[in-house]
Amino acid sequence: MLAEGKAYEAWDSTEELDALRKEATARKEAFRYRFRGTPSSDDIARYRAEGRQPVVRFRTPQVPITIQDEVLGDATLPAGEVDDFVIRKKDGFPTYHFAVVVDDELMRVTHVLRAQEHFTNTAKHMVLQDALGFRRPTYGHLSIIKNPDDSKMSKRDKDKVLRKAVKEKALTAPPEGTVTIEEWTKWLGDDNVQLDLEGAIRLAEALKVQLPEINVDDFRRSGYLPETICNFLALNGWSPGHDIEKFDNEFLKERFSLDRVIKTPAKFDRVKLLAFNTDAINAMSREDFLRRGREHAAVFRPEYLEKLGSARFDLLLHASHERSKTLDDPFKTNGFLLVSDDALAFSDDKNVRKALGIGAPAADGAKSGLDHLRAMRGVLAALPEWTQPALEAAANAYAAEHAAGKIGSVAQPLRIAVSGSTVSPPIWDTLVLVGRDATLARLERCIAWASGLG
RNA sequence: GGCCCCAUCGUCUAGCCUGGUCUAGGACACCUCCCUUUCACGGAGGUAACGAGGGUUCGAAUCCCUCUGGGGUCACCA
Repeated sequence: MLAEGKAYEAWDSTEELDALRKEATARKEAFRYRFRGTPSSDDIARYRAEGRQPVVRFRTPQVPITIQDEVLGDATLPAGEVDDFVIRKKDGFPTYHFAVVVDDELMRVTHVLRAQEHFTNTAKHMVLQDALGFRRPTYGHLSIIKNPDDSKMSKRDKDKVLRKAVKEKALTAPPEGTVTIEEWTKWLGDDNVQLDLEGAIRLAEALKVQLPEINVDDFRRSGYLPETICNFLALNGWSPGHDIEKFDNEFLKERFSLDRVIKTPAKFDRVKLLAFNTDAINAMSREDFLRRGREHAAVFRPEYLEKLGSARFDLLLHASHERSKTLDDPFKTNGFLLVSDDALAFSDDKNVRKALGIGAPAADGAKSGLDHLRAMRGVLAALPEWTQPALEAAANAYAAEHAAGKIGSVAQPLRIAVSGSTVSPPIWDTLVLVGRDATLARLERCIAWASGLG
């Protein structure tokens, strides 16, 4: 291109370029580099002596350039809008613009779908393709995806959340066992520095903050189904029309077309994603849920497989299926299964107090939840077998006699005793999951704990 | 600031090209009620949008203009 006069060497120093830019700004114009004449051989010799290296700039034709785009439609840039940009840097390396055009040609690339921020770059790539006699791929510029607060969704968002938490808690040193002092200092000193994933996760746990899922793997870790992610992502910026919004990859493959891609940036709605994931999980067969729950746990929750053993692990999955919104929910919400009986913490909140009858005396003659708990010790200990039907039958019989048939007033205190809170899978499944010995041990501890409450 | 692009419920969007069938449809969220041994699910209903102003037309969310608002880009970064 140099030989053909399509490009030329330019010797301008950084200082000279800065000065030119400043001048343009002062005149309220955008700076556009133009051919500034060929230096004399004396000048070149002097530059060489100074140790200056030239860049190679492309001599951009001074004509209007029409960018053809399958998404945004054609757009014409006025002549002179694209300047004589650098295609080879001082160090001899090609710039991105030059490299990508050559690469696309060599790779026989047919479609270039990229973010909208590349739109004006495309003009540069097109004039280069013309100059080099290359084919032109089909271009499509997709809108960016934004956060609900209108900021651009980016992998930096994780660090943003952590920095905010650190600042709020006014921490001066990294919490024990999260990141090293060196990492910590470097990270806090420069907003462009990102923590590695493992460190970020440890720090998030220590700070008790939720990291936003950004990378595909983050969503997988959180228990989102790959097919749901594809479905949902496709819907941010595209739609098949006819009010269809649930579809699989096969459908996407057949129906996707660039002319239905939306031009406006979409906000990423995690709540709707969760709803989609919930629907997909509810639609799964018990067998599929079991299989995929096992796969998920093998990678992200191995401790549950180890602690529960396969039979009880499968029961946990079955018992959690219909209330799960993600593949991770059976584990995320049932941590009480992992802790030792001695370490189980009882939650002292309104619902717990109400269920146990703490602070509010029961109506005349009625027993409190705590009373039921005391009575259930004997009932449960005497059970010949520890199965859901046996447990339910025993509890029903007890409730009929002592709780006016209201099974809930017996079940709820039991739930608190074994899980520490008012939320768990169905109670009889939960008791089987916890096991007889642990249930009885937890019952004792809960009674002791609740008896001490005012 | 120059240039380019965009604009429908809180959010994702259908409709716009080929004006009337749009008193603008769906989904998520939200509100109300129902179901329920927790949580969740589920069921029934409801609130909610064409950014503003001018045209063109018998008729405009749909076509044109202006304004306003938003985004992108102006590197020897990719």
